[in-house]
Amino acid sequence: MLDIRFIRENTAAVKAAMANRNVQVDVDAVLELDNRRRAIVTGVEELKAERNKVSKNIGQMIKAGKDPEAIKAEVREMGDRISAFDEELRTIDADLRQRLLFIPNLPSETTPVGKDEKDNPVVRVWGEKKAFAFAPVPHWDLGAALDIFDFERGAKVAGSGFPLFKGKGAKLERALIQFMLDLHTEEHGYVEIAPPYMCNETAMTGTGQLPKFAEDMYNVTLDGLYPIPTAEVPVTNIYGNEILTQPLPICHTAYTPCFRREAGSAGKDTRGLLRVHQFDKVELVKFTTPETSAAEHEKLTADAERVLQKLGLHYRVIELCTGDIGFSAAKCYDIELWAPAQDKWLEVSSCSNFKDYQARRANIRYRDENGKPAFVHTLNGSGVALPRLVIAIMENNQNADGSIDLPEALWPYMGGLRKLG
RNA sequence: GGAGAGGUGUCUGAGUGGUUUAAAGAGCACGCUUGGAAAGCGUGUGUACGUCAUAAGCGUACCGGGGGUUCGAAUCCCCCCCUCUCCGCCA
Repeated sequence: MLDIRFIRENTAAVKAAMANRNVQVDVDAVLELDNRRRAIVTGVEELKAERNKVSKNIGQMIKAGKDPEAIKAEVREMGDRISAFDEELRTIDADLRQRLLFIPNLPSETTPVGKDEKDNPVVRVWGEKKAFAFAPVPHWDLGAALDIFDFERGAKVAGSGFPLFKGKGAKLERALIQFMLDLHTEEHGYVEIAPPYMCNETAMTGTGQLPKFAEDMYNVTLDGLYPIPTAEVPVTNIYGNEILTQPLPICHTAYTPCFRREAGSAGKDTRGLLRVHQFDKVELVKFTTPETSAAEHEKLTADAERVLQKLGLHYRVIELCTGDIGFSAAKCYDIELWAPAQDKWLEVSSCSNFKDYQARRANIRYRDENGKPAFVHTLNGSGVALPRLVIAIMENNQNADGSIDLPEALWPYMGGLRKLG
C-alpha cells in the first residue's frame, strides 16, 4: 500500500509510475476521497469534543441534584448528527482503503523503464551452455523412463498439474529441500521457519495477494482459509501488527509446498513440471531498515544464486523492468536456469525488494534511530523453487543412455547415490 | 463439537455506567542527591488519525476485533477471534 500522504504530495510522480507500469489507476478519485474524508473527520471530531464536554456536565449536574433532561435532548440530537457523519466516514474509509489496496507499488528509481518482458536487461550470466553429442531429451521422457515420477496417477487423484514423485524422484525432492535449507541456515545466516500452509484473508492482504489476485489462489471457503501460493505469505505476516524490537535485519528461510490455480495460463507450458498447481519451494524472507534494504536485496539474490552454483547449473539473472515487475515489488531480479531440451530459460527464483509496501499493508514496524515507529522494508526470493530446478538438473546432466548424473553437492543428501538410472 | 475461565499500557495488576484525565507497583529515560555507585527523592514515559510547517500545542479514537444500547461504556448487550482447563472425537 502506498502512503496516502505520499500520493497527496507527489501526485505527478505516482501517476508517472503507474504509466510506466502500464496500469490504469484513478489517482484523482483517490485524492478526492482523501479530501472528503479529512473534511468530515475535522467536522465530526469537533462535534465529538463538544459532546464529550457536555456529557461531563450532565454527570456533574446529576451529582448536584439538578435535572439534566433539557441538555440531554440537545446532546442526543448532536449524537444523531455524529452518527450520520460516522456512517459516511465509514463508507469513505472502506472505499479509500479498497482503492489503495489495488494500487501497485512504485518501481524503485533504479528499476529499468520498459514495456514488457522483452525489455528486461540481463544483469549477469553464470556458467555456460553444455555441449551435447546427442539431442537432449525433455525431462518428462527422462523421468517416465526412470520411473521417478508418474504424472498420470497424480492427475488421477487430484487433476492435471499435481505432480507425483516416486522412488528416487521423491527422494530427490527431499534431498534438494534439505540441501537448500542447510545451505541457507548454516552458511547464509537465515533462521528456519516451518510455517502454516494455509493463511487467512488478513495475511493474504498483507503481502498483496488479496484483494487483486484472489482467482490465482485456492480458497477453502468453509473456513476462510487459503492454501499458500508461496511461503512469503505466512513468513512475512508472522510479524504483522508488531513493532519489532529485535535487531534488523531478520532473515528467515522456510520450506513449504505452494499451491497455485494458475488461472489464465491454461494450456501454456503444461508439459511435465514446467507449470504445476502444487510444488515445493525453499523461500528466503528478510525484514530490514530502509537504509539497508538495497544491499540486503543484493545479498539475498546472491544467496539464491549460490544454490545453483553449488549444483553447477548454468543460469542468468535478469532485472524486471517497470512493465513486467510484480504488483507489490519496487525492484526485482529473476534468476533463470537453462533447460537444454526446452531450449529455454526457466525462472526458478524471483528476488524482490518491496520496500515499505507490504510493511504498510501488514503493519510491520521497527523503531528508527529517534525511537519513532517506522515501517520496515520486506524482501523475499525463492531459494529456490524445485520443479524447474529438477528440470534443469535432469536435462543438463543426462547421458546418452538416459541416466542422469547427480551434482556432487547432493550426494550426501541422496545417501551416497551419484546417478539416477 | 460441548462446558467453563480468561484477554487492560513495556510488564505485574486494580477497575462492573459519570473528575478514569485507566489506580498502584515494577521497568525504562532524564534530573536532584553522591568522591563514585546503590538507595532515596522529583519529573517524564503508548499508538493512529485530524489540525499544523513532518514543530509545539490542541482535538478525536484506541482496554483482543467488530457492531449495538446510552447524554456518557474498559464497565451493559450481540457476533467473532485467541489463550487456558475439562469432556468428546481423533493422527
